[in-house]
Order: sequence, then C-alpha cells, then structure tokens
Amino acid sequence: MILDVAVPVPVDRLFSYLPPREGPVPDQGCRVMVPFGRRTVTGVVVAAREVRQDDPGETVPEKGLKEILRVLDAEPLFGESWLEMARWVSRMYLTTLGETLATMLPGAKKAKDLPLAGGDEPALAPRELELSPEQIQAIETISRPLSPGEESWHYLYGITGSGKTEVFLQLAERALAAGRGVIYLVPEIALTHQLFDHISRRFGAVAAMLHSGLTPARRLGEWRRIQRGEARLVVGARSAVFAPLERVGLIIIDEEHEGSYKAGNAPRYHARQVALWRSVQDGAACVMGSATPSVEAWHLMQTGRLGRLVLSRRLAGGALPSIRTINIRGASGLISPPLKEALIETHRQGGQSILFLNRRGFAAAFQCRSCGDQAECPRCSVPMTYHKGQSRLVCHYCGHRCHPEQVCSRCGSLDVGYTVFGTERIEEDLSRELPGLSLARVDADTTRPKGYLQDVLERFARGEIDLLLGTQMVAKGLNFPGVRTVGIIMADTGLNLPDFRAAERTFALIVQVAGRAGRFRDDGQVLVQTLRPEHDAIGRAAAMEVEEFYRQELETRRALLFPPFSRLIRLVVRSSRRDAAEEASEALGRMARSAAGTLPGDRAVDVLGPAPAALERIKNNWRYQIILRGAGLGELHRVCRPLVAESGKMRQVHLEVDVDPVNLL
DNA sequence: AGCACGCCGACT
DNA sequence: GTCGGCGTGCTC
Repeated sequence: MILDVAVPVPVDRLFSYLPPREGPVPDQGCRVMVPFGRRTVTGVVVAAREVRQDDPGETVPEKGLKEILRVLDAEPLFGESWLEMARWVSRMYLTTLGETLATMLPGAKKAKDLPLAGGDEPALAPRELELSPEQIQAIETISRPLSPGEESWHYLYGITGSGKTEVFLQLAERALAAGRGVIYLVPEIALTHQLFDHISRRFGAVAAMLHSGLTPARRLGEWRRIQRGEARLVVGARSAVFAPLERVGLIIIDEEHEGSYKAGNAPRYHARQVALWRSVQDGAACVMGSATPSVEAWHLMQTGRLGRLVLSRRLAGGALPSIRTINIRGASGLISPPLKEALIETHRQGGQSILFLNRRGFAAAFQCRSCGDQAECPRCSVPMTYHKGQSRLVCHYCGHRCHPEQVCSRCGSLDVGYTVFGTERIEEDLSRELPGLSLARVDADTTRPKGYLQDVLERFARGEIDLLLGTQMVAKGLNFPGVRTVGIIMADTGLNLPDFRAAERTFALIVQVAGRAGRFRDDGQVLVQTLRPEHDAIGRAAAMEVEEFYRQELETRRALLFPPFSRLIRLVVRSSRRDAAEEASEALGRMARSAAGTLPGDRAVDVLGPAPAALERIKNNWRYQIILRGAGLGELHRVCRPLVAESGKMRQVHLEVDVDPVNLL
C-alpha cells in the first residue's frame, strides 16, 4: 500500500509514503506527519494505491519509500467532491495542491467546541415579518427549483436598509428545510460575529461559524460539526466558502463588492469565484448582495448570467439622504465652510455626524492643486506615480515614463506637485474650529489600547460623542440612528491610486458612506468634499446616477480591455536585490511575450510591463510586475504556467501569481 | 518553502 | 588556522 501525500511546499507534485509502522492506514482526506528531507511536515493523504507486484518500488527504485510518522486524523477531513474543489482551486490559482490544502483546511490537531453565542436552544419559529413585495419576489425567484446543470446565480441589489438580510435568512431557512447546507459569507471577521449571534438566536445549533480568526482547535471543532451534519448553516469570512458541507443548497455573498473576498496570499482565491463554481457543482443557488455591486457583477447582470433582483426602498422608512459635493480646490483648510456649518447646525439640532477620511490613495500622485487634474498614462488611463528620486512620472501598468509638467496642461496653473497630508492635522483643525463638539477619532493604525474602538463606538451610539472622525471602518456595517450628517473629507484620494478600479472603488465608497446618514430619519445629509467634482465617480455618486456610472465605467473598461472585458493574471517578481528583481522580471516578460506569440490570433494574450509595482518596495523587497491580459483563463494559464516553473529556478527572486487580481498595488 | 552541503572573508 | 557568509539543490 502506497499513500500519495500533498505536502505544503511549492513543488508541484505529490510525494509517496508507506503507511505508518503501527496503527491503522490513514484514509484519503486525513492529515499526516511525514519525514520530508531533513524535517517533518504535515501533509494530506490524497490517494491510496496498492503496490503492483510486477514493478515494485517503481516510484523510487533505489531507496524505497519512507513511512508516515503519525496520523493526525482518525476520520478524513473531506470527501471526494471537496477534494475536487481543492484541485480546482489549485489549478485555477496556480498554487500546488499541498499549499492549497494547507489554507483550505483547519490546522489544529484536536478539536474544541465553540460555545454557542445564542445558546443551543431549539430554533425559534420564524418571525412574522411583513415582507415587501420585492422581498417576496426575490425569495420566490431564488428558491425556484433547478433543472440539473442549471446555474442559479442572483444579485440582490438594494440600498442600505432595504432588507437584504431578511431575504437571505428566509432563503437559508428554505434551503435548510429542504435538507441542504447553506454558506453565508460576509466580508469581515467582525461582521461574522454579529451575524452569527443573530443567526444562532434564530436558527439555534444548526449554525456554525468558520473563519481564520478562530483558534485552530475551534476551527476544527466547527469543521467536524459541519461534517457530521450537526451544523448546516455556516457563517463566515471568505475561507468559509470551503466549509465541508455535503450538499450545499445556497451560498450567500453579502457585500459582494468587498475586496476582502480575494485572498492576499497564495492560493489567491476569490471567494466569489469559488462560490460560483461550487454552486454549479452542488446545484446550489448563489446569491450576492450589495448597494454597490462590483463592475464585474453589474456586467454579469446586464448579460443575464446573474439574475438581478432589486430592493428599492428602505424598510425603516428613512428617506435617502441629500448628497452635495463641495469643491475644495484651492481651499486652505480641509474643513470647508459649508461642511463646518453643517456640523455645527447638526449639533445644534441634537444630531450626530460622521466624518470620513479616506486614508488610502496618498501614494505620491502628481496633481494640479488648482484644478485637481492628474497626470495619467496615455496608454493605460491610469494615474501616473511620481518618483521623487528621478523626478519622473511612471506608469505602474506598462512602465511608460515621462517628465512631469511644470504647468498644468488643463488650467495653466503653476501650482502642480504631489501632496500628502496627515490625519492628526484634521483632528486638530476640527477641535480648533468646532470647540463645542465632542470628537473622537478611530482609525486602524493609531496604536490604541484594545477595546478602545468598541468603547468609542458604544459612546457614539449612546450619543456621548457628537462627531466621529474615522477611516474605512466607519464606512460599513455600523448603524447609528442619531446620525444626520456624514462628511467625506476628500472623496477623490482613491482616484489617485494607479489601479483601473480606482473609479469603481471611489464610487462605491461614497454611496456606502452616504448610506450611514439618516437611516432612520428623513433629514440625512451627505457632504462630499473633493478636488474633482466633475469626475464621474464623484459626480454620479453625488447625483445618485447609479446606472449612468456603471454604463460609463463599463464603456471605459471595454475600450481599455480591462475586466470584465478581459481576464488578468498579475505577476509580481520580488527580491531583496533590486537588480535581481528587475532582471528576473525582464526575463519572465520576454518568456511571456514569446509564449503569447505562439497562441493563435483570436486567443491573444497581452503582456503589460514589466514595470515597477506601484508599491515598489515592501519590507525591503523590490517589486516588479507583469500583467498578462487575455480573453479567457485557458490561454492565460498556458502562458503563465511555464513562467511559474521558470521562476522556481531563479535565484534570489520570488514570484507572486495573482489570477483575477483585485489589488494592483 | 526549509534545510543542508559547499566553497571564500574576519576573528579567537 | 577556524566561524560563518548565503548560493544551489533536493525533498517520497
């Protein structure tokens, strides 16, 4: 008997072992400790086969095979169809099966039970909630029985507070009643806990929680509960898409547009992509929801692959807030007079305010301080990045370089350059200019004691704080009934990022932030400060011209051949030595071009770059990137695979492969 | 990825 | 004369 073991190393093959000297032979799906070179590693048994007598020791003739040292699981962690998913992820994202399994599986040796937040009392009867006709229609459409092989992909498109969650929960209820499993994905671990509490109160012990923040033992405990069929409703962040459910009937992806569904290290899978694949395998429905769908999802809705279901009104009755843009070109401070006035007025009337500061996008962008115009690459329509050392503008997509203009080409102003400003300064400005307001700042990178954030949010909810100044984290998920006014300090900062999704993200951000205002009142207002009020992402968001924004953005993507009109694979060559990274990226770029050249014309793959990555140096590693662009993944994989193999032979450099990249920095 | 084996500089 | 740099080669 020979066991083929997937080992978590970047070597794309399995390694064969003999069963352990003592004890039972591990089944496929069990983790084992094996001798590997001079060390011991944990691998996973993916196949067992009999030794054939006619060619004994055929695999390793001279030395024979080593024995498995220890079996970690008495019972397999997965079955054949789950392994098929792992194989698919491994092929799709160009990562070895061993590494893929290592991220998909829980890592603990022994399981520990997760105490249920809501207690394990029997499930409560469904609440007699009055559903809107749109909600009812959505539920009926999505739970329609499927014919074999039919895709059942849906999008619940609705503003904040329109009742998406209730639709998801009722769909989950139906799937559970039909004996199927449910996966409910949310973008963040923090949201997982909130949702899990809610769901366990309503559904009891069939709920499980799965995310990377659990201790390994608890993760394994939840994994086993799911495997045994005790838990069939799995709530979690992106890795929960790998939950070991037998027959998945429904996969929910809440806040579909969130970038956190894409894994940041190998295998760099996209939970949405895995969910769609899994839904087809299992004959499950896949339902996504957001008030700001990704441009890809919007396109899929338009082409009919994703069924679009609209929830158009707020259930709590709060009217949509009014949104206005404030042009702050040439302004001296960061709090414009109209914003200041709105904050004072809100406070005077007993309401609360949130100020949102977009911390991202302070990469050195070269911009006219008078009109906000920004240098763009003529070939990529992506902002150029200013390199101080050489006084050049560089496109981080294609490598194009040029000298910065001394005079703004649009308005003639001499006041051009790159700008950075700090968060503390805004806090100072605010406390100086608004002395009567109690103010709190929350951002991830201020080193504050644990529980500080929670404490501030609770005080804000109780109305003890008038004005909350924060980053991304105040933009989502939090609902404070007392909030009347929401301000965005500088809405265009994200547009400066050298990423073709900059406009999409900026648009989504404004709409999401605006959703925080006046959820339970009719006088909500949003003030959007910007240097570029004329930019589509800002103007359309402010005017709530959603359809127009997507239409225009899709036109741009089509013209420039970016997703969803192409697929991309991003390669980042990383090295502590700059010359090594640059040389290796050039060699790989040449290989990619010659491999792309052999493809038939209609299967063309473009090779963009190499160019320095936007974040050119991270942790003392120099980074160069190559972007492969093609019509489909088949040919992109064909071009990419030999590059991965080649990079393995290169000294001192590391290659990161990102299929369907979300982040291009 | 580790981890060792293997050949060239500053130290007790 | 040794300790140690990290280049390269393999792992059932």
